[in-house]
Amino acid sequence: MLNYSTSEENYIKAIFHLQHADGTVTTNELAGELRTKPASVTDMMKKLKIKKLVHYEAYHGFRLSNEGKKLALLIIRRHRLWEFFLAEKLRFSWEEVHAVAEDLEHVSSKKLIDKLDEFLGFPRFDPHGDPIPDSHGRIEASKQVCLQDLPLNKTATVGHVSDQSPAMLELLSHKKIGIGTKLEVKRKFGFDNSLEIKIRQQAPINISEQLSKNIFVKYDE
Amino acid sequence: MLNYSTSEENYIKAIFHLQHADGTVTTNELAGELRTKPASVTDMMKKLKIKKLVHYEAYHGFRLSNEGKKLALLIIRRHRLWEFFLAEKLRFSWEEVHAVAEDLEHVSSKKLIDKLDEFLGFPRFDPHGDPIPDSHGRIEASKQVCLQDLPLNKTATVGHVSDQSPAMLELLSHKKIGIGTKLEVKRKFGFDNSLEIKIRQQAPINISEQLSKNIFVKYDE
DNA sequence: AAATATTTTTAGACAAACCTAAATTATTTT
DNA sequence: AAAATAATTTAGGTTTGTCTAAAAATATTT
Ligand SMILES: [Mn+2]
Ligand SMILES: [Mn+2]
Ligand SMILES: [Mn+2]
Ligand SMILES: [Mn+2]
Repeated sequence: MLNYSTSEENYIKAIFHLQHADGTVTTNELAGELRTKPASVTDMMKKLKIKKLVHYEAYHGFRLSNEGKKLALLIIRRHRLWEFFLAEKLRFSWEEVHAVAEDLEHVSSKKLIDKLDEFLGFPRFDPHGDPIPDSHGRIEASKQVCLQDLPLNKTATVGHVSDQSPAMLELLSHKKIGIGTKLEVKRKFGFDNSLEIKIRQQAPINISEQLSKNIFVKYDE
Repeated sequence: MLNYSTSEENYIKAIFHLQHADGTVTTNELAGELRTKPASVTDMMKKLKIKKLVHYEAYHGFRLSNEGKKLALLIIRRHRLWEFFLAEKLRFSWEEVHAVAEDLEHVSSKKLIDKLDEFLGFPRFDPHGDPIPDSHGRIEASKQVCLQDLPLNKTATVGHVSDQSPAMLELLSHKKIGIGTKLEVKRKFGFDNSLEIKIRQQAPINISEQLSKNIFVKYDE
């Protein structure tokens, strides 16, 4: 695996995370994620296409190539191992680890990361509960959780719906919820166990207990 | 302390190390050390002067300001703490630690470094025997080692002679060895524990066991 | 004290990564 | 199917850090 710049790595990682929701990622989505401007994203996509890390056709979004996916998993491996190190060994708190790992993840020595992994005892989840890819880039499916059990204000992605009847699917499509939809539970009403959820920038909507029990989500990064 | 780029930090650190030899550092020296070109050094010195990290007058060399010295010691602190971590915790070998620390030293979180220091038990020397500055930038004189114990081909500077009798000093001056002499041990003969040493560009000379046991040197960076 | 050699700086260029503003393409509304 | 809107790309510019080649300053010889 060749060496990539910090910027290239941040783009690749961001595409990987966004891809989990949609299939292909758009210029504006990525610009938003990276707090950069759409024009900068276009510039970078041209470069990453030449380097064969993404598939990209002008005006039609992009997705990672196999090579790109491998790189993304490597960067995520580094990031999460450092997060584990910071929390476990240096006693950083839960919320502090991310910012520092954002820098450490770009130190690219393969040996460093593999030895760190060993030193830490081959941990399988980072301090946020996200799975850590192994040295071959293999990653466990992150635990799916029923929407009823998702903590408030934690963004998650719909990964599975257990009831797939037409009635259920009709309701889901009416509420614009599907596999890959990113959402957040804002409130939980004890009276009927209904949830107020927020999808992207849209206004909050309500979900009944029956519906929420059939929706399974996985935590986002 | 503000944040500086990786490049700026590498320049500052290199000036600090070169300064130990001469008082002021020249454009060509620094370009050689950093494997860059003299024109690039001039460009950077103008910038570092504006940022008040160096004193610099065109055509007359440069040296670190107090602010620059503080920054250099901070970078060296990071570098050596990471070297210690790599050797001690990740079981990297002696020679491998430097290259990786060269990258890790630029991750600038103050908390990261202070917590790392604590985790490592506040080590005072890195794996090469060089002293580690404390969190206030204070640094001990570097560890002195008997010439007999100096590894082969490691440049070092004579720092102390334990026997100071006239006979000893006569022999030393004949061999042109004094405090500050830079040398390297090229061979060690098991038969009589005599050493073949090299001083600068001169032809190698021989030193008896008795003499070498009274010469103490400190490693060069 | 000139002449010569060496060192250093300047001038001008380039790649990476970003930006703003304008042009283009795609999507949605009417 | 136009028109209006939104998304995306292009054009052109900036900053950082590098380079080569030429000019200027300093140091060394003669
Ligand atoms: Mn990052
Ligand atoms: Mn995490
Ligand atoms: Mn470095
Ligand atoms: Mn060292």
